[in-house]
Amino acid sequence: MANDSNRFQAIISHAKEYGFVFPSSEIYDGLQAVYDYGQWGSELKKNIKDYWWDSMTRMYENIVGIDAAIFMHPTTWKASGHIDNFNDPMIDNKDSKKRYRVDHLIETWAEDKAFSFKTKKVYPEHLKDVQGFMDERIDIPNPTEGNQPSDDAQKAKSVLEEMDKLLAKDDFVGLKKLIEENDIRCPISETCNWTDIRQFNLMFSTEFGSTVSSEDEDNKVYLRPETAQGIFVNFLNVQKTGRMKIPFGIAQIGKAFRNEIVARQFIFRMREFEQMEMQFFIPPGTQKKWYEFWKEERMKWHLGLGIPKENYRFHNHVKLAHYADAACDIEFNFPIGFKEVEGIHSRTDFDLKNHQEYSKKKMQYFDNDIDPATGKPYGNYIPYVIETSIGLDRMFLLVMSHAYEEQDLSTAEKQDSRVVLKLPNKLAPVKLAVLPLVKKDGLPEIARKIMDDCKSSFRCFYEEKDTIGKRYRRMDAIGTPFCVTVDQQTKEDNTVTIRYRDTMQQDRIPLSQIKEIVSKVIL
RNA sequence: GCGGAAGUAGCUCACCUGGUAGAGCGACAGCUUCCCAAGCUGUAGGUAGCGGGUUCGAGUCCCGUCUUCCGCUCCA
Repeated sequence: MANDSNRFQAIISHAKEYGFVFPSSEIYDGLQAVYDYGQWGSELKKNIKDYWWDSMTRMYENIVGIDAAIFMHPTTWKASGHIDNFNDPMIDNKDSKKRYRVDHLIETWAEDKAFSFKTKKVYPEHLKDVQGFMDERIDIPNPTEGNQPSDDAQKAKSVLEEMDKLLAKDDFVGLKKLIEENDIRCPISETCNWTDIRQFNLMFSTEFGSTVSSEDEDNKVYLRPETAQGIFVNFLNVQKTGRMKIPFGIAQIGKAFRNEIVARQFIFRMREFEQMEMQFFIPPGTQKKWYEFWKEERMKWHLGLGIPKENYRFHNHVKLAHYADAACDIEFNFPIGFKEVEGIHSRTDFDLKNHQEYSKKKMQYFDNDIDPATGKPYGNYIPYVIETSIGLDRMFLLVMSHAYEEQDLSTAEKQDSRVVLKLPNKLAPVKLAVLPLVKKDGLPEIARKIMDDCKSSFRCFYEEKDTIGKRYRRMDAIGTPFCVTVDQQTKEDNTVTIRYRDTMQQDRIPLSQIKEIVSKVIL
């Protein structure tokens, strides 16, 4: 474990030292949980994007891409459930250091009260289920003979009603008073020693001029917490203009923003991050089949990079998000342990249905295909959705983690070591380094010709400084798979030495084959 | 949020009991090198996270603050 932690630190240092990832605004002491990608990091990131984008939009003929705006109409987030589910006031117990959602704290307390009500056997016959009673907030019936609700149950009900009122007004002072007056204690510490109530907003918001709404307070717009909604609101646009037939998918790569309560662990959990999402629209009732299909397809994509299977695993969600009827993560064995890199969710028709409700626009698809069971067209329905959502930054970290290797190359005579990034060839920021063995005797000129020949096909890097060994090692450190070295012999027979990053082996090849050899492995 | 540790050149660190900063690597320039880092010469680069205090004098002591790391907690 300690070793893994060191390894993680080493990767972070390496990422900074070699221009992959810098802390944001570092000269001002940084900005917590925000990072910038440097000269090689941006290349690597772009290559990961391309690998994903091309595999989605080219390899599947029924998937198209979009690029939706980060700003969306505020109602989007009401429909998606983000406002109701992620804008909760929180309170901390000073003794146990536990943090609670205020509504959960009070509801749990109220449930306990109701339970005592039940155990006192004055539970009304028609209220079979206490949980249901609490959820529905059903009015307690007028007391009838032998069926007296307890004072506790009455109390629970009135506190909940009061809570709803206060929540609606965002009256945090009142809520805290309510907690204290009813002696609602922390289940862990059993004390009533609470901090003030604070609002934790998952979503970032910003001002949007004054034209969004005539309502005074409604010029607030959010920075999207997920890219998916940009796809959902464009579902009909794409379906109609692209003449898409279900099943089909819409892919998108873009930034999303979340206010994490604790945001650490390098680029694993950032406030501003990038998602690669694909929403796949399907007929209702077929979600199990497609969910399994996409689980398999996505794993294939990962394994296509040549990263061994044992580094991956599926983690099935037991507790599901408000929009899902099945969900799993693809987890990778990072140096900090197995962590989620991608989620595959069966989102049902939750999103489209809600957008239909809030927007009053039909989100239906007319399916002309014949249902073999009835011999008639399937007709109108709101499609179900399978989502695949991968964190680009996490994928970046995954690739770096897997590629990073410290090697001891010591021999009996000499101590030696190197740090090499064994990046998949197609993701490497630089594909080919062109190195004149010495910077005289016309060698640089030949090397420049190789550069001119290759640089339009893939990214090349020219360097004539320092000893050849040093230059090789520098290329290892940024994961360049090939180096070619021009020497005196090149002038005689037009061959160069090609040196492979992973094996450090060298071959003599004709100058004319360089482009072909490199091109072949980076596609 | 809590506890612990740390913040000195690009990086890793040194300056022990206070007297106005050093090394290695790296970078740059040149030399040497015909194939895997640490051969030679030269140059540049720090007012010691930031603010305040004690002192004749502080990187070195005290306080505050910010940031990072480790552990716990929390969130998902």
